[in-house]
Amino acid sequence: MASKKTATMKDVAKEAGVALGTVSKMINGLPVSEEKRRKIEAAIKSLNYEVNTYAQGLRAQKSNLVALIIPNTNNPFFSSFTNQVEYALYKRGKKLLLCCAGGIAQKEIEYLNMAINNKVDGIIALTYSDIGNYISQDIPLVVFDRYFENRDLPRVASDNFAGACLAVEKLLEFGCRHPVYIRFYSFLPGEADKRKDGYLYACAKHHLEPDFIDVENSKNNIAVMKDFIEKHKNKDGTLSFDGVFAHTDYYGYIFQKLLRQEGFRVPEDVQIIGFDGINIFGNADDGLFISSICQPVDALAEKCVEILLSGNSSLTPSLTLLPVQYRGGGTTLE
Amino acid sequence: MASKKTATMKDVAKEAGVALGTVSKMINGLPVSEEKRRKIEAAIKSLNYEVNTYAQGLRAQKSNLVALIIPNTNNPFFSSFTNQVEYALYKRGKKLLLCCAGGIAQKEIEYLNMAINNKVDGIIALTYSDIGNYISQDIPLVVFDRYFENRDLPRVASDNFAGACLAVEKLLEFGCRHPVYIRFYSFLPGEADKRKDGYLYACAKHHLEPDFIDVENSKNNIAVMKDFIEKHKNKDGTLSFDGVFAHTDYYGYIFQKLLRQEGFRVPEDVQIIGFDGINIFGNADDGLFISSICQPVDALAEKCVEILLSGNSSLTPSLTLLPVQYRGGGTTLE
DNA sequence: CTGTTAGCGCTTTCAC
DNA sequence: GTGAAAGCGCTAACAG
Repeated sequence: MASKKTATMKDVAKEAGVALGTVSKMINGLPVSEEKRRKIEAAIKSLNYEVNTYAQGLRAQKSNLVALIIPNTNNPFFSSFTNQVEYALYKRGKKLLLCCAGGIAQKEIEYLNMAINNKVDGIIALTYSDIGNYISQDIPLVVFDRYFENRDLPRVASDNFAGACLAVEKLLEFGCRHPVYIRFYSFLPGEADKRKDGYLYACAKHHLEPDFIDVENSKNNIAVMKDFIEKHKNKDGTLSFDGVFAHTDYYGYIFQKLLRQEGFRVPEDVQIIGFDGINIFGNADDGLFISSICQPVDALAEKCVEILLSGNSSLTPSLTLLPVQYRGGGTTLE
Repeated sequence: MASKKTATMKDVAKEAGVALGTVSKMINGLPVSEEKRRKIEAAIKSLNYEVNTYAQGLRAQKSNLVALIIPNTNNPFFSSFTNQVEYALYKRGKKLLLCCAGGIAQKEIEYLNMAINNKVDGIIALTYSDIGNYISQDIPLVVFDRYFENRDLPRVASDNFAGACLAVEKLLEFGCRHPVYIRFYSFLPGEADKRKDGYLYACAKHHLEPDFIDVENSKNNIAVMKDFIEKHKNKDGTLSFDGVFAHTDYYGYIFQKLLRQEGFRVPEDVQIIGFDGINIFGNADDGLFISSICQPVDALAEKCVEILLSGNSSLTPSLTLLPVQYRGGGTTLE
């Protein structure tokens, strides 16, 4: 049962028979005699004391909060990343201020200012707008999966290029002869753009003719995909491609549905590899929705937090790429 | 560009040529002469001033933070709920402290204490442990989807009973003769338990023999489902049931996969309705993974926040049930 | 209406 | 090592 009134450090000091400052020191890991330490610990326990974040923050001009600015938590990749960030912070005694900016520039900047004014210890940003100009020098910030030209902020991302190559090579390994690539891009340059570069590179390396959908994300995505399928039908009704590397699991899943609607079999007629590694209903035990190049979400989150809180900015790498991994999910023959 | 050093209220007062207290009053919406208001506003703008949350929180013993204690954000229902809570708070100028407790009792209580000690304005809790005993009288708390015997905390949930009835009736409407129910329950009593009650009630009403899986959630769920299918095979290889009301979309989706693996067609041979209304990859435009009784996630979140912040506890309903809705998602014939 | 002032709970000098 | 004391920036109570 939580006590009626929260105990203050003063109460602890009185209970332990020491000075206020001594309690503060012990809590902050400064040297205190063994005897007083025991008394203070006992007092803390008996009073169920916890430091008041506001007083601490006011005094020290900092908090134990870290803001995560992200478009939303509906997208399963974002929500999984959020979950892992929360955990990485929890392990370090920090709390997560979740900011869903919906990809709206004005809201992203609003949250950014809010975070700065709330004296958060740091900000992890996965934004759609170029926030480079809006951050103040002295607040730690890590950018996930994006890059901005006008500012060199530390960035963390998956190795998208290598992942794309891996996708193509897996498709070839599983018997595909004509792997195509599909994506619907947004206007902002991000690390994920390198998935296309990787696809093109792998095609060149294996002497394949690249073929892809690469149009701007819109309400017409489905129509574009249907059209693509239609245009790739041979005279005998088969398809002129037999493998798909989808920019994300999402598009891979949608594309799979369209193919099946058209009577094609996945993976027998067409094999599909997506990117992200989205688990079925977020449940790691049940495998993936589709075969995928999986991003190491836990490692990515951990790395973001680690870099953010490391403090030593001179040792901070400007770009950290983490390795991805192929996992089968029923849309490939292996 | 954020300024180097944050201005304080004192700076604003000096700049505007008024007293500190006057600035405070204006900011807090208390009456101030039009003339000074203008001066203060100008000073605020020119100094790019924003109130310091910590000082404010320290003094007022409250913050603009609301804690959401939830098992995780991996589960798409939780992540969608989180997203909507964030939005509902944003609209009210509050910030979200996200606490993923993983369904671990000790962690839930830890977060609860943390939230209380951080003087959050309120707590929205979707917990697995009985937190009724651990909360102090004076902190607003709303329980989502759960109930605890020892304490009457305000609760918000979907109308699970009506939803279950609706599911059965939709299955009948679409031509099913033998709808079964499947769930894997956890140990804690929650509002969702009423889905089974609703199923049983609907069966009785329509003179159907109830038939279901209702075992504790475990690693053997798949085996249990496979076994259920096996036991319901007729001599001629058809199944003795033709409709499934799944306790959640998740189990409905898994069950569908198993049925298809066994060569049964969904929805032609067996129709499936889940519960929750999970959108494909969280994207509202692309429909559902399976046909479902959809929970009104936005209204649920909005209601939780509204009740939490309403303040007037004497007018707070002890239970608020929100209506659900059927939506087709390809696993039914309509 | 406005100015003055006493703390909120904590960290951090500074003497001892 | 330890204690005393000065604020961090703000709100609220009070006197004008």
